[in-house]
Amino acid sequence: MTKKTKEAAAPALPLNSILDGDCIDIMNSLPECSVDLIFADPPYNLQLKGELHRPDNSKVDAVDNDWDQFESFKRYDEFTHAWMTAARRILKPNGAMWVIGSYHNVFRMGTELQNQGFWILNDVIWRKSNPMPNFRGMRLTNAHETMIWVSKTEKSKPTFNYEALKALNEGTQMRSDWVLPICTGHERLKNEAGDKAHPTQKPESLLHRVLVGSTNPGDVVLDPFFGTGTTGAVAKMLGRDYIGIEREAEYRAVAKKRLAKIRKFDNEALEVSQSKRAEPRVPFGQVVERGMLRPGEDLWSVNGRHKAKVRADGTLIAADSKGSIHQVGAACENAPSCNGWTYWHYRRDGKKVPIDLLRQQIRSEMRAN
Amino acid sequence: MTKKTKEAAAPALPLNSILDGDCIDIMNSLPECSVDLIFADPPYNLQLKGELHRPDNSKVDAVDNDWDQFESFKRYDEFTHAWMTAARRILKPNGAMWVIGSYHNVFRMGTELQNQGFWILNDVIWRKSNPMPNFRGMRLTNAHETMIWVSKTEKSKPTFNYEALKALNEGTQMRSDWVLPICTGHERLKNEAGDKAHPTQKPESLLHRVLVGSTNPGDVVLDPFFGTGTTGAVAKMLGRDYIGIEREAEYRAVAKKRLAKIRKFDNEALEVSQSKRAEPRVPFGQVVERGMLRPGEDLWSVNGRHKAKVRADGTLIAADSKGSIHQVGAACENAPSCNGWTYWHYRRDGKKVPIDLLRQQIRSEMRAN
DNA sequence: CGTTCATTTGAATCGCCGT
DNA sequence: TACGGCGATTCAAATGAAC
Repeated sequence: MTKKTKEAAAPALPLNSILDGDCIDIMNSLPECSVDLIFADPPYNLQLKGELHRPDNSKVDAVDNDWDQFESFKRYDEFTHAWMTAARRILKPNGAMWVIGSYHNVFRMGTELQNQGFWILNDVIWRKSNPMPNFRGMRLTNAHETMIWVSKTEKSKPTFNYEALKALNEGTQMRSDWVLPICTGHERLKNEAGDKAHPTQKPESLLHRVLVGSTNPGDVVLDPFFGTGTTGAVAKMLGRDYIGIEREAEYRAVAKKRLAKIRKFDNEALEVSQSKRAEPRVPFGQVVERGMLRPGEDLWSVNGRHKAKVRADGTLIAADSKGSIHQVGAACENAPSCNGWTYWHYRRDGKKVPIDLLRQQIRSEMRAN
Repeated sequence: MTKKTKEAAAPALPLNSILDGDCIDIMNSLPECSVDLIFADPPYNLQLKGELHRPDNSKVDAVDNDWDQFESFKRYDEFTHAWMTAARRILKPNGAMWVIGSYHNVFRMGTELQNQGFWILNDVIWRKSNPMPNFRGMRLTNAHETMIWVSKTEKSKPTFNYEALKALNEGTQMRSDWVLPICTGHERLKNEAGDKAHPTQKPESLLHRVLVGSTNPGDVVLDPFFGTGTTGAVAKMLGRDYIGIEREAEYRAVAKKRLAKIRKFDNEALEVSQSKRAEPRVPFGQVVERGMLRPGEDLWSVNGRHKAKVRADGTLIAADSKGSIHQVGAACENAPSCNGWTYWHYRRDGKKVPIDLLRQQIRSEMRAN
């Protein structure tokens, strides 16, 4: 199905399919450490109150319902604990998870995430541009939902496409509050009666931002509460593999039909802006070795206040310091650190040119090979 | 001090004063069911490691106070349980409480509130208009804090001044996300050395909205983590009675001095929360996220001479350049700058349409609220 | 006195790699 | 695993000096 080779002899994942059943059982049947990202939109209205029994079958005091509350929360916490435990097992060591909820359940989810050792990366507010108003005027308009983005452990190195999200935000750093419209119009799936197919269908724009920001093409994205398959739809468009789990046949049918129509964007469109951190490292010594700068040549600081001389081994010597381009730059500025590549300049034709230009030349030569 | 007659023979409350000591002990010494509103801004339990420097090498003045240090989540939960229990006892049956926090602590607070039988009315997002950025580009900008607004019980009938908040919001229903600036400038209190008197002083505009919305004149407002007394200052301006509890002598001194200067019904203070409405900036990435243009789709320049392809992160790729709609437009025209919104066009029904039309659609959706 | 520009600052879980 | 070197990384708002 995919051309990717799986590590070791792990059982093959059921990629790009919708699995029928309880998500806890299904996740427990999948190989551990095999999934890159989980997006989870669990139910919060479990309607557990009808099933409640006190151990001694005594009647619940109608005046003080605290006990009732507690029992209901306890059931919900058990459910949350169970599915998060199953989810955590199948996540790769550097895997990450997003959960979404409202004030009814999100605090309990956040607490359980922390208790299990997930590491919170950000909480993100989906600020709805067109929320349902509060008709009775009894409360504030509930105009947002909360997402919690976690990595499997504190030590994990989850995918974060910083530059791509920055580009999505027209050049400024993406914030933790996202203004996006709710799912309406053509995007909102209808059943045969013409009613909405699912009560809480999420907009594709929300998943687009999540997946562009925290996955790469070819990653495996699992959604344990698949519903009508928004996660799968956006994953497919973006060239990620998806696994959906959904126990309601009606939702599975809608999702299957939806996904069959989705086409992947072409590869060029899927490339996103890369961080400089992904570029190969170039030692400054190479600049000297290649004769782009000559030993003995002077470099000037970006502000023009400091001067240093290039030595044959690729180190610099200034009035009060010697060492790497970074060390001497930091010493000149009396700063804790310094990027020597952008700090130091050389002169050509009377102009000051950053030495970073030379590094870019070397890198483009490296790419040509 | 006040003309209100207290019910029954309850001991008099220490109104409009700052109490010295641990808030749990002090609250336990106050009469039960005597306070209308509690605003609580407890330590967030930030878990900061080393120092952090900005790209310009200046050092970030972080919250490193002893009062924010906890050994473990367990210890923090014990602390939270204790102060919330004490707070609940002194609340009137129809009383309410606001707590504020970040992702470090807010989930644990929300869980404890629910466990104790508090009833969540709304969670409210304070969207900071000028947050501190993420300097290392490792995460999303942490641009918000979360407040949880609860009543003492599910049966409580807490004060909610719907019309007043609607008026504050230019005539439309107040939403659960509040855009307000952080506390800076003259409002930010300084100590004698000229440094900030408290690391986490809240803006008066935030408390103004809280107190206008959920208290009436003459109500008793208690703040167990008083700090430099923003809650007391706004309560006094608005004609509410305050009780502050603060165990740090330095903060008490600053608050006392501050409160002495406050006058009730200061019109200038009432204007604080009025926000000016500017044309919102719309990143081109939102057009892509919302599916108004699809990754891979072609755009044409206004003169028809250049073509570019849309990528998933909202950047364009043309024959010789890639980047934002503005950058690629400028490159195509070999111009220093270019307004991509009017330069680039897409095709619909054989006609060329400027992408600015899509931006106008998004803006009109945003205005609709 | 108004405009412009440089400087400062804010609740922050803020790196990766090789030795 | 602790340490040190490389080298990547910031936005909005307010202040205050300069013009």
